[in-house]
Amino acid sequence: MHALKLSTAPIMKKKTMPTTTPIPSPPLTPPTPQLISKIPKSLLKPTSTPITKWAPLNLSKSELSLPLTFPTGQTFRWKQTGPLQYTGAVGPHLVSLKHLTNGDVSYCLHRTSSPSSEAEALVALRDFLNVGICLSDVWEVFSASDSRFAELAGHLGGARVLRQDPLECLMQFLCSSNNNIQRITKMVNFISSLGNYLGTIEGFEFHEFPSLERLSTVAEQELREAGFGYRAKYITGTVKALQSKHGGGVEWLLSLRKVDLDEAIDALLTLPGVGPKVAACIALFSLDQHHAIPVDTHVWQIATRHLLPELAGARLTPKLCSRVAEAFVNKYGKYAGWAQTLLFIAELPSQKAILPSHFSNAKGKKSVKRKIVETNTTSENVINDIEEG
DNA sequence: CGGTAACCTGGGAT
DNA sequence: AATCCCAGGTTAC
Repeated sequence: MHALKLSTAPIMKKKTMPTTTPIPSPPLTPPTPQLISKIPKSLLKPTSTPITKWAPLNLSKSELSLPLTFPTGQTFRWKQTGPLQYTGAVGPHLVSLKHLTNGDVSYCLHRTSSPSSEAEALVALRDFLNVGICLSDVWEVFSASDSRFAELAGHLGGARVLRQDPLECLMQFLCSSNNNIQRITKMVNFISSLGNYLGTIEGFEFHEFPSLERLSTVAEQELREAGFGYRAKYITGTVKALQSKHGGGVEWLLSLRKVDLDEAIDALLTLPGVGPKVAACIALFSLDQHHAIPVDTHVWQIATRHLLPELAGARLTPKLCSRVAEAFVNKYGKYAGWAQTLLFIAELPSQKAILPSHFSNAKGKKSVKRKIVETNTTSENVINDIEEG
């Protein structure tokens, strides 16, 4: 127990190497004829230099922090392709984003075919980045009513909520249930590989997200063989359910951007594999439902520590789940989901390592599972109250 | 209706 | 080495 393991602090994910196996190992087919095979690679100039035409996006780091937005669980399709650089697909467009030294974000469109498509790619990109919503405005409201949020915001500026394609978002979060990041990424990569190939950056292959029709050609068995486990039937079942919608499944999903949150959630819950948590993720990350609150174990921890302390020690049941969501909305208002996003990020091990220690709030993982036992003679009453409530 | 037990898989802890 | 546990849950009793 006291064997000094000073590994206490930050790094929890070792290696991280094999997460996606970037290059699917070029099988046979040497790309270059034997003639030039003797020439040292260093002398081979690529005939077409990779497009590196970067342009500003007019977004500062406080409005969009790439490291706090892309690798923090909203999407599993964007890859880190440089120190402060991430690459992914926006519709049919392959895009890289990076921070300049002053923090501003610049973008690069790969493989742009025509100037007109370049213009529409930029429109699509700005839409995807949700630039219509000013993060600092939204956070100002949160900070006014929550000093702890204000301090976290000072350290984690630019943690933005994306506006993803609903189908893409839905499929990703179907993969996420009771699963870990590494395997979710692997599964999402598999689905993505069914879409049109867009290019390879830093060893990562990128594809347009497959259409509903393309998805419908994949059998449950194939997905199981690809390691989806029981989520394989969620995918095929949801695809089938979407295809049965009059007017098209994609349109049906998009229509949920115009209805109330409750209606959107209820609609999503009819899809196999979509429960309250996944529905909230889809609603928040792709359907403009800014006060959707995905309640997972992390958010539950946050809520019981800072929002609903009277529930500490209780188990996360569906009813308490909606109570947590309610509490978030009561405290943070119509953009509560955006607040939840920052608070969630602050719980990630990678961020806790960076934040001042007083945010870690003692209690490592040891005592988490113990219900309030000792010290307090009335703790049992508290529990009873909760269960009756 | 609320509480519980399976459900696929792989990596890390015991 | 064998087993248990857990990972941003959902479904079926």
